[in-house]
Amino acid sequence: MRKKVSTLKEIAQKLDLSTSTVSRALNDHPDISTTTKQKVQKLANKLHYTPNIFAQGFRKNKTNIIGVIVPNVTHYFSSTLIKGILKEADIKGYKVIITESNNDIKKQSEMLQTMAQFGVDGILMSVSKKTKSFTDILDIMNRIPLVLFDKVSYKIPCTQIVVNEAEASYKAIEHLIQTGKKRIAIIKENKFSYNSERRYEGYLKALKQNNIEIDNKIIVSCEDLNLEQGRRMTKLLLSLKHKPDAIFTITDSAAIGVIKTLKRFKIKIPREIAVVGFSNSLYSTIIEPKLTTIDQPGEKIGKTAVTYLINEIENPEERTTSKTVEIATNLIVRDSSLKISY
Amino acid sequence: MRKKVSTLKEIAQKLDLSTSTVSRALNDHPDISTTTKQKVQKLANKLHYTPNIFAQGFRKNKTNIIGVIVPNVTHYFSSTLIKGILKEADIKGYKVIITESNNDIKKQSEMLQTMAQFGVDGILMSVSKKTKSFTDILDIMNRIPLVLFDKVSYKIPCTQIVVNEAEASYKAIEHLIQTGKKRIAIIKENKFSYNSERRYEGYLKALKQNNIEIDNKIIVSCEDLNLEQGRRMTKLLLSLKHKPDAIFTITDSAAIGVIKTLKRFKIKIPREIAVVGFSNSLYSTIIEPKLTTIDQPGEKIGKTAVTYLINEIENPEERTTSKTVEIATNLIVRDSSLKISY
DNA sequence: AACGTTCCCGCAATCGTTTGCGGTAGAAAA
DNA sequence: TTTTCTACCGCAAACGATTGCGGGAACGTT
Repeated sequence: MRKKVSTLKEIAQKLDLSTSTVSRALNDHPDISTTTKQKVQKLANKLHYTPNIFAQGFRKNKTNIIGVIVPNVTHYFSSTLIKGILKEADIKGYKVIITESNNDIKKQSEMLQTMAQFGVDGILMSVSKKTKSFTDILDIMNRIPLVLFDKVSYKIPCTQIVVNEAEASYKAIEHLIQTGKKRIAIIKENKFSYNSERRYEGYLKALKQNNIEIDNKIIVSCEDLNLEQGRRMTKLLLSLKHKPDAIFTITDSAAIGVIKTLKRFKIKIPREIAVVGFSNSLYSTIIEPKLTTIDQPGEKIGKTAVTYLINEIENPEERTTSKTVEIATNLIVRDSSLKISY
Repeated sequence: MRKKVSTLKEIAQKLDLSTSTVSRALNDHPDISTTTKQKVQKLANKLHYTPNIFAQGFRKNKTNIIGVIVPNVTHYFSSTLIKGILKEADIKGYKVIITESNNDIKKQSEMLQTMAQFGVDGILMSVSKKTKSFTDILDIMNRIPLVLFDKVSYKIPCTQIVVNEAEASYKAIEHLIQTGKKRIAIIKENKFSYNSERRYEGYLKALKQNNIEIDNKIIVSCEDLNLEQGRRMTKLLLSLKHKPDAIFTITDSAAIGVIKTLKRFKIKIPREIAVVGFSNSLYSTIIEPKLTTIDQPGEKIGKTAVTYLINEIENPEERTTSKTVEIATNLIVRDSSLKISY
């Protein structure tokens, strides 16, 4: 069994001190003399003493656990976020409990509940894009520090860590325009997806600033974009009389579908139609031609989110001011779009 | 703050009962009358009572947390394992704490320590292939139930959940032979990698059973196989006078490197050289030609591991018998290998 | 010598829950 | 009526660490 661990009492007895003294000695309390501290430290090391985390948490009402809720751990981007979270949390001495919401709002609010009930010190969440009611989230927020990342919502007044989506897609479209493309299609999700909408914003802005007409025929949307949907949307775009000369998808996996379909129809990439994705996923260098896409620094986002969350946990006065932190992205030009020629 | 939660004492006071009675009522203890139980239940629901997990854990020395240690969460296969773990743990009422070892044995043993000190009820681990000393693992094992999965070691006497690696690669090689290939190369890792060795076993067995000569020139190894190494190894194999007509890699990502290199050298896949990978990673359908590979059901492995672990946690007598559970794999034939012609 | 300080340290309560043991009321048996 | 037996329930200790408070010893100050 687990009863091999030593307790404060044991140390106290062996040293003929009280448990309080031992506790204070270990916590470097000023009331304790240096000699006593040293003696206690020494014996504690020898006995491999480690404080019982439950007694501690129980007493201090602190668990040093942060809860993380993501839609799906198998998405590459999610996993890079998690990597960053784990790394930073480890450094700061926190443990991480991870759960999946699977984009199911019922599950999501359930997870929120159990996390709270479990007593995590703070919650890091990527909100499901289907979330329509925020009451439960707001409720939790009153009790536990919450930081949103990646998929956020302006309806929740807490600190949010995001990439500058609009700017990122603005850069992507700018790039396409600079390479001479004039009829740029976008494949996006419907308006309930926060990220999709912001990326769409950037698209619109870039076109407007370059005096390019916005044509709704080459703006296609669907729910839950994926490779298959990418394929379908591409066929739709190819059936147009006036075809696009570039396709921007708000997702890498959709972009893969686009490329595969274009290749099947023997359309030259990027000369006839250029393709740009979003995410810099693992696929992007596997597919041929290699995909031009936007790199979202997942690890950095995760790390930043943890930093802000722990800050709010440890400094409750910080909790009132909710900020939005934007992480910069990079456009990575590969073979699916033209190079700029001077 | 968090002080909104109600306690046993509160309920007891409002109902003019003792906390013990309330506790027993909530735990469905036979000593308590049905009417009392109902009253308690009702009020508990009304007050949104949830037991303080720390007081509980403190008292019962049980946390309902299982610790998971994997080398790298961003590997697709790892993330599917995690998905399975999360799902099953959630069903069984356990929380999951995840950490990465990054294939660093120091980190790994550190993680093991903090998990133990943290008081997890059990540990699920995929051991780093560099692990040479097992003393710390064995030490932990005496205190906490441990189940190994994916990357295991026969030097640790605990239950292990693996795919039948040897059989899987045997199937792969058999398939290649049946499609007429006679000179089959293998790209593997060095002998410190448990998985690699077992896959190599299957390779050897298949060749022997089909009376095919084993040629060490087309058996190439390296440490930490990846896409780049796949490329390098392929060039090495192509430089041979007597080239292989099929390449089996023990990793999908290496297989991608192989395919990319073969394409660069204008070698027809699968006619001149067929390629088979291992893992059924996400890449396998992105690359062209699509990769023939072995599907490892990650979610199922994760789920199974959790099941066995919780069984050992809740039934200490089970802990003595250590079993090896093998999960079946499937060969998925795609375009990088020939179809069998009858 | 009497008093005030400072430095260390111990006592005991506390956190919320569980559980062994003992106790009481009421019913049933004598 | 007395005794025995259930069926229910409460008392209090326990888990391990933390902390307010109080106190003794040693020293310095008048």
